[in-house]
Amino acid sequence: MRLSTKGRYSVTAMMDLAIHDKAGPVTLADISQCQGISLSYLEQLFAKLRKGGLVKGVRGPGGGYRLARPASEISIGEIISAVDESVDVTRCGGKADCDNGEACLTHELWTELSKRLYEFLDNITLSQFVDRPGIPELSLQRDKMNGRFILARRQAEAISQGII
Amino acid sequence: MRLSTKGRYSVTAMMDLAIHDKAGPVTLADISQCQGISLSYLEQLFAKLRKGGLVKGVRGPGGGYRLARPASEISIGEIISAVDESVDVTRCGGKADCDNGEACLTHELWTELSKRLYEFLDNITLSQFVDRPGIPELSLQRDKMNGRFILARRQAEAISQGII
DNA sequence: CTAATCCATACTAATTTAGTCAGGAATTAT
DNA sequence: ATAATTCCTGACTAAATTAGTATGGATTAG
Repeated sequence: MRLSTKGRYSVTAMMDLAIHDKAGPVTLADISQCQGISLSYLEQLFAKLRKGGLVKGVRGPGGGYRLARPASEISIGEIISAVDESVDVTRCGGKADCDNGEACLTHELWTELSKRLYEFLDNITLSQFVDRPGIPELSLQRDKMNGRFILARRQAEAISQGII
Repeated sequence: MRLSTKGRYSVTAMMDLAIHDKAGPVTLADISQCQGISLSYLEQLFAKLRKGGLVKGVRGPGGGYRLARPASEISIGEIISAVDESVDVTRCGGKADCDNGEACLTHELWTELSKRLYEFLDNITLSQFVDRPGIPELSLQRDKMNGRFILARRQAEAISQGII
């Protein structure tokens, strides 16, 4: 178990996708601007999320990223595993005889803690955060022009540019 | 919430202390050898653990480190907080207006997840890992020479050097 | 006194994180 | 068909963190 900024960026980005899922794909440019991360770095993270089967890309204008599955079927643990690839915990390489027979006792204990942590995170889904009162109203607004739902942030942009 | 190798080293080292607590102080040299971490790096980690009030050092020959409190009163969450000092999660510095009013919605959601994680880790104590069948027998052995408990690893060393 | 051990600080090397750049591929809108 | 938008890929660079080295001092048991 490991949890770095990489995991945090990914989880928050996935929350973003989940919140706006009904409104269509979210562009990385939007996430980049909203969260203050560079576009290219996000692309690297999303490459991993895509390989992990958590998101799917939609190319072309109006494209972006969407969740590959319903938010209720994506756990936080999965997201973190996808980007924060785990490393060898035991320095002895699993030989289990690293200290005169006392072995990697503490390594084993850590592995157990790690397992518990993953169990915990695997039981928390994206939908638990997103399907709360207040969230959808905040982030979705109906576009008066064409009757479709659009991203609130896009609408704000459009307004500031005098389009709407 | 952040969880790096620093946290893992510290937690496993603390488990080590907890296991051998009845046998007296554990030297960093022992932990260094057992876990394959450099002594100086351990010293840096233990400086933070000491400042965090989790361990106390015993100087001089026969010295080492002991838990500052009973293992049942030290949580994993505390240990990780002590060494993995948390960073600013929100890039906007808490201004909460980072994206045209949509705000740091996802940042807030992350903070909530982080809180849940800490709650989880704060409810896991060192003693839950150490006070299990098999552990004490493994790690403590009575010294035949002087009737005191000593570290198993020290005894093994002594045997290999022909002292016992 | 002497050896063991903690304690502190400064410095360096390795690794990871984050960002930049440059271009290509797919798709929609005109 | 062309242009614009967006995903997608890979190589490279800069900054931060992790891990280790080195040196010396403080404390205390024997």
